[in-house]
Amino acid sequence: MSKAVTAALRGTRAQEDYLEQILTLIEDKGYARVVDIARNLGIAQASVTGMIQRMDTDGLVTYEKYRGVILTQAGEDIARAIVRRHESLAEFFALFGLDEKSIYDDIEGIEHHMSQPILATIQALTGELERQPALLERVKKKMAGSG
Amino acid sequence: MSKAVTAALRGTRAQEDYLEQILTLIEDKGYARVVDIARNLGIAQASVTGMIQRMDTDGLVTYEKYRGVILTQAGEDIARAIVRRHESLAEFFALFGLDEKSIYDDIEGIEHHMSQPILATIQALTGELERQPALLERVKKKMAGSG
DNA sequence: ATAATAATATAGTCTAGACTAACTTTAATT
DNA sequence: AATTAAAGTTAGTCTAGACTATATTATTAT
Repeated sequence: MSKAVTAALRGTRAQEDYLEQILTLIEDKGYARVVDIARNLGIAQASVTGMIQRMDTDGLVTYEKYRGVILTQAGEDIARAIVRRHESLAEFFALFGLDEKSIYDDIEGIEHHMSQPILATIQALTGELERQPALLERVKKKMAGSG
Repeated sequence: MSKAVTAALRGTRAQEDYLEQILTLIEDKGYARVVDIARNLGIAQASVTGMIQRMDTDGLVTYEKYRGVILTQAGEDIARAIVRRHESLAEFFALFGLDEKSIYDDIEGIEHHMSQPILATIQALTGELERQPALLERVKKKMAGSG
């Protein structure tokens, strides 16, 4: 019996974007600064400060003035779920030779709307298709015609 | 040379939901009333009136007080693009035996974030997988384990 | 240690998009 | 035709989430 890891926790769309970004920064550099979050999300620093304060209130991050942000367990759970969805999608669409540079942008937004059944389908299908190079080639050919 | 039918027109997320709903109502019953839009989207009538007025200003619908709403060409283009995306997704995930009743809800939201490459991939892949019953069966089995 | 710079925070404003309550218009019933 | 019910509108409020301008704190360089 696997534990119920998939808590049904969800932030707002915007909060999920922040959480995803914060987790990425922490894993990459060890900490998440307001200035980096702002740059990566393309919004103003002051907006980030405001949002972080709201997310602290909501129990998604722990925030201390001038001392940076860390994720609460709840926040980290959501962040990991989002990252997992984004990565699953990227891995899936990479099968079809989509431009590596643009895949991430093309997917952007979908990860916030992936139900568990959809995620499970994508993951299972990815595993199968990896063993079907001929099929993948045919799909790529078709796509060339509709691009 | 095919004409550039895929205009890059986009409304906001909320506007796309309204447009999708209005088009569906018009095709189903011949007209779109505020009360039906409100019920189907689960929001208050007054909110619908307000949004429709904004969408008239934005050139997405034509609105006359007390006389209902019709789509402009721009609005219809967006609506059809959204419906097409939603249907393509539904058709795709139906391949894997997901519960017909819940597919539509599971997909909800994704259609607003589907870039052209993603759409083309899904459509091409759907065509191929229809001819791969054995592969589809294997995917279904895998999913049973992760659901 | 102080001055300059970078990072962060606060205050106040704006827009989208929802709400409720109250009013008006249209449609249906008698 | 008058009344009632249903549909639609208006007015005013609220929240999320962005913005700019200004202030404060931390950090770096001298």
